[in-house]
Amino acid sequence: MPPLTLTPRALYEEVAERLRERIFSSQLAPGSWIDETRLAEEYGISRTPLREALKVLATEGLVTMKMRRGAYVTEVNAKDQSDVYHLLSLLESDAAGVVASRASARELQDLQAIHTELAAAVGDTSAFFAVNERFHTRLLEIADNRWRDQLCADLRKVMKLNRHNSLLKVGRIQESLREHQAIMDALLARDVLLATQRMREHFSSGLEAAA
Amino acid sequence: MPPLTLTPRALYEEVAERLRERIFSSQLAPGSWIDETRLAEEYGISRTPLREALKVLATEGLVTMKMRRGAYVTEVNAKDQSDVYHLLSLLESDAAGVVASRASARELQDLQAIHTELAAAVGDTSAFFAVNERFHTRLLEIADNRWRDQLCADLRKVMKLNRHNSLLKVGRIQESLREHQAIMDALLARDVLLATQRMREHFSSGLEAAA
DNA sequence: GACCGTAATTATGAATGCAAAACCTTATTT
DNA sequence: AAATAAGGTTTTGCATTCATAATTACGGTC
Repeated sequence: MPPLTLTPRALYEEVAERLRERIFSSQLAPGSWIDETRLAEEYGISRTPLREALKVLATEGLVTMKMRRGAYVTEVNAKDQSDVYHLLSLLESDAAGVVASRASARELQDLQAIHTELAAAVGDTSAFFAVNERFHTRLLEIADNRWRDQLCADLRKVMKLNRHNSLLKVGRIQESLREHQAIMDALLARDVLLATQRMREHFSSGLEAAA
Repeated sequence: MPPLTLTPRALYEEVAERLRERIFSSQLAPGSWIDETRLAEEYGISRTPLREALKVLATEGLVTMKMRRGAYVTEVNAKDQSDVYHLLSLLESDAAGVVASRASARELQDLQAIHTELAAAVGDTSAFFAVNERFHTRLLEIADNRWRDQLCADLRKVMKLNRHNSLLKVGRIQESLREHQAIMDALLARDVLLATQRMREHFSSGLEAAA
């Protein structure tokens, strides 16, 4: 049996992730000061990895470091949300085009299988959400651009963690499934422009639903 | 004499900047291991701020952290290079479209002014490079999506990892200027699709030149 | 009671310390 | 000689400590 190297990730990354969640759920309010000592104590760690995490978030733009005054939560307003959504739409639509043009038959089958699962999960909201996410993730994988994968993952964190701006609304499941079907059709037809277009529409109707 | 403790920026930022320079100049070669202890000693600082700087560079993609094995200068192969370039093209082309549709007359004037500067700098290669970069930066600013700005800035840094794949080739200055002119025309005409299209062509011809 | 200067407190930024993982050297076995 | 196991060394990741800047509390003056 392999050693089962349970090294999920570096502590500072774990902490960064937790802080992101707090920021996007407004548990750490925009503009508010981040109390290093308090948080480190709460997480049961020292300030060192926490401060490393804060520097990461500062580079991502989620927090702002003020010299000798600590870290403040950057304001992520409605415009930020829609800006991020726009980028996600742009990147994933492009990925759909790439998949339409370059995916192997095997990979398209794979996507189709996930899509079938999705259709079967219409009744179970949380399952639908999960399979939906798998579909998008797999599509990105097939588009085979690790840099885009990283960008999309980061952008999705921004979107996903805000309760009120979920990428997929409960009331839109039927509609969302239809859109996925349309995307699958375009992919299977290997129609690059249509696949791109439909993915873009899929996103823009998601945004309307969120508004 | 006063202590003159001019603290322009945090130490970790200063260090990050110095490391970036070393990486871009290949003094720290792609794939090579970064010796924390040695560098900290060389800079006369402790490992703490150095490690913070490394986390920043890792977030930017210049450095890759390997769990329990330290930091390595990110290695970008030909595929990475073209993948990153593709994303940059996608994002900046979209930005051009946004500018065409939403920029104020004042902002377009501003871009036009930079473009005029660019035309005047045709003789001076390094000046041309600098103004060219200003043009792209200003365009992004006007497109007004700080998340995209951040992504593009990071992607550009990754491009710079490979010295021989500069975004702008010396031999392409004349051609590049013509392309910029075409972009400006589309922007001034407020033709969204044309501006997007031409920016994309501008990038793709840059890629061909690099091949 | 308001204002200002100073001491006490607190928080940040950075250095140092330390346990454990990874690495390297060397010796032993086959 | 190649493979491998053991022991020592180096390096990482994190905790702790320390100096100094910033903030607050306080007290005196008017």
